[in-house]
Amino acid sequence: MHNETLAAYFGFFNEIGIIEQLSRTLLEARLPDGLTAAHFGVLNHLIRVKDGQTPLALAHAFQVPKTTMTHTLGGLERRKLVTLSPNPEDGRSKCVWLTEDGRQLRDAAILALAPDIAKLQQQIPLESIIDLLPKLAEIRSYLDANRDNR
Amino acid sequence: MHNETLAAYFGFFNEIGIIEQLSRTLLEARLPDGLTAAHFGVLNHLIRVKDGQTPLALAHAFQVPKTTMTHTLGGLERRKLVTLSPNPEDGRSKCVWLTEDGRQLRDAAILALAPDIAKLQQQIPLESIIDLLPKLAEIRSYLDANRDNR
DNA sequence: ACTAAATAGTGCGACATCGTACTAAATGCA
DNA sequence: TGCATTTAGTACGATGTCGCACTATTTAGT
Repeated sequence: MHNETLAAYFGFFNEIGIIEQLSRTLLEARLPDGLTAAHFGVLNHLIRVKDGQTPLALAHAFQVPKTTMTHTLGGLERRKLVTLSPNPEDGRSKCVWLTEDGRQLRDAAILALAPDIAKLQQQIPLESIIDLLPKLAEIRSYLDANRDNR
Repeated sequence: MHNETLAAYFGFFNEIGIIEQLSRTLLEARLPDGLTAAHFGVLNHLIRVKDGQTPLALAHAFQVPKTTMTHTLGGLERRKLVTLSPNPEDGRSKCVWLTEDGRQLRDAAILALAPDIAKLQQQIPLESIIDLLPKLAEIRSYLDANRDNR
């Protein structure tokens, strides 16, 4: 294992970290209240995939510990952006449903971000993103498959 | 601005977020104590670039608020992994120096991670990483240049 | 030189993240 | 069926993140 090889992989994850940092900060600047990227992510996921999912399924989707998801859902519920109902198929479990407010807030956030994305697109064209996406997905998939369980 | 375009960019940042999450968790599992990725990142940076930098320079390097860097450096100093000295060129400022313990801890962490990287390399070859790096750097650079100041 | 503005760092408070330990429900197996 | 094990979710505590406000120092404009 050469030092330069190690350095390349470290450099890669370093770039990932900084991009995550910068994009999260930008997103949160466009969200109302004390809404965080985590809150937005859940709302967005419930719309893109489907709502009615369990908290644990959401924790897996975002690769966060379930205790973190409990906390995030608590914030969404307090703000009446989602509601939790008992899971009819499992008495230990729950289902997460979007409210009308939740859908509207997500749509508004996307609208608020559109100008930023449009500006970004002038510098980083869609094709570059399309090109990167499957490669990142592959890395994500590998890390996901090899993670210590949570 | 088409919906699919928006979705591609959102998907990109989503993958970034999950990779960041997974890689950070893996890194922290290889670190002793309550050392975090932030701590390791600073140690690594001080070695790769040079030590004696100011806290603000470090905050810029990692794109975190300076108040966050103060906190991270506090943890490193408590553990005697860095020392802070007054900046001879600016009475408001300080210089961050690695200790011998700090260097050793960083080297040990990299050693502990090498097997993980080697395994990753079997699935994601070095060439893929080399290919991705400049593209990510470009996106990072754009976001950096267009961020609201901190 | 003098004063206003900018800058480096920190204290503090609000909130997020996440590991541990717990409860209740479901599952498996003898 | 009965009991041990596994699983979904939560309470709690330790620590991390970060915005705001503050102090000390430097820089800039006159």
